Amino acid sequence: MKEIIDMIRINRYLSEFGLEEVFPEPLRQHMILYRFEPDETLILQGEESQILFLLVQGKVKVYTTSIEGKTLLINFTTPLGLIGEIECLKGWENLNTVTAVSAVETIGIHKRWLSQYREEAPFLRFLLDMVTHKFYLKSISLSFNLLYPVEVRLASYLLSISSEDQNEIQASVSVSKLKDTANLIGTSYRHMNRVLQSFCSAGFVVRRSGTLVVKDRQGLITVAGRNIYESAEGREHL
Amino acid sequence: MKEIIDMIRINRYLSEFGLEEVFPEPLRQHMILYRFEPDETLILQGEESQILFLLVQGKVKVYTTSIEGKTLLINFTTPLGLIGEIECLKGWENLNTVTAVSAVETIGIHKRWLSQYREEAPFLRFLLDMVTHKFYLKSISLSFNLLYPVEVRLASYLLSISSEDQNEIQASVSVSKLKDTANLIGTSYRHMNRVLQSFCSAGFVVRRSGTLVVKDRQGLITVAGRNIYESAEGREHL
DNA sequence: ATAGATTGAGGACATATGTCCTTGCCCTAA
DNA sequence: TTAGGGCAAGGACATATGTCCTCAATCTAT
Repeated sequence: MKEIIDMIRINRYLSEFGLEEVFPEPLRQHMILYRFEPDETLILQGEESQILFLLVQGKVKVYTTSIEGKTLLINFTTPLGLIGEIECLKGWENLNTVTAVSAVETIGIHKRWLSQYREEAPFLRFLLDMVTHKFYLKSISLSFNLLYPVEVRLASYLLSISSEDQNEIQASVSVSKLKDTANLIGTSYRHMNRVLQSFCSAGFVVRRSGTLVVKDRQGLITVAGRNIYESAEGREHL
Repeated sequence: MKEIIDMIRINRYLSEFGLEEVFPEPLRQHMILYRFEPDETLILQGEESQILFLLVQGKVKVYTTSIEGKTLLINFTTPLGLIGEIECLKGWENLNTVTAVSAVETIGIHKRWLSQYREEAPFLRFLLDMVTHKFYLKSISLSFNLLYPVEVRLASYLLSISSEDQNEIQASVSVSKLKDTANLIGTSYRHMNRVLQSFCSAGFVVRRSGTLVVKDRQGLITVAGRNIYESAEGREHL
């Protein structure tokens, strides 16, 4: 990564993409042009980005890696693209790694200069907040569904809906809601039943008269690995 | 769906969720409280929504249905949640259907009242635009990956990267990029090869010296059904 | 040119998941 | 009480997909 101090180039890029009106003068003062060579990393999964990148030249590859080392290619982004904005706006850790495929140039804006917008246009700000939040959750959902088998997704889901009820009253799910569960984790009811059966044999859950009761959270955690649904939000109880 | 004209209730909801500051007075004038009974539809897949809903009471179910009739439950949303904002802001057709699970109350804002924000805070507006766009594409990607087998996804992908080259120069993909392709559609290279082999036998594509050439777009269309990647954007050529 | 190294295609097998159907249970209506 | 009707659970089988391995082609260094 190389920083390039060249306001002229930045302004040229901005006009190339018709963004002159988008960035007010005070914000432009803080823009920095970055150059990345092929294979260089712009954003690293698991870290917290400080800089929001506007891709103006070249092509980057966005992918995520599971704990087990499996990778999932999310997409290729080309100009005009925004990179790392979701995590940056939220201050949450990066879900994906982004590396340059070709030589790449981006305009970077440090997140500290974004915060001033917290006050301005509260309604737009609210929309942006909600949408980035949903985006983050959907990203997790996408990778999770594609990278893990039903067994893991189901264990993880059961954990997420039983977490609130502590040791005392173990969480239970009624049958009609089990059908929704199957649908939510993207599998057939039949197959979910099969997996549920194995959970029963293992003593993780008990099935009785149309209800499912979680008995052994620890056991489920073993199956789910550390891939718990990050947040119950957007994944509400059925 | 029942419209309730009750500014007091609306204001009470807004204060319940700490949104007094978020909605300026002129916008509040246009807010309408809606009530939905269980199983009523708030948003219908394929249509174009005119109203953005703020879920303030009850629970809704968000799901998508494929052309073949398979459904995929996206999530359950509870207050405070935003519904239909992505499509509404973009003016694009709804990707999902939203129905009430319990009795539901929402605050609705017609999209025409949002347009005035086009001028205000251009930078925030730009961010919101980019993020909603990415969200829309990711939603498609999620449903598509979960609802269709590799055969369909691959056919669809090959179509999306060969569409520009018309009859003349048929699109071709080099091998290194084929590996990325497998990764992008979320399968193993081995399995993609298997499917590719069947495409070869069918005469849809030809493989020679490490490249793949699309020969019969129409044939691929048959396999892909009408499930073409909506837009090449965000799904750039490998 | 030749040996070793690298890489892509594909075979063989295991596993994950879907579809269809059967069985038995519970509920309701006469 | 009894005959259906509906529905949940699970068996049997088919299909989709993943993993591991082998073989051959290509490349590279000497």
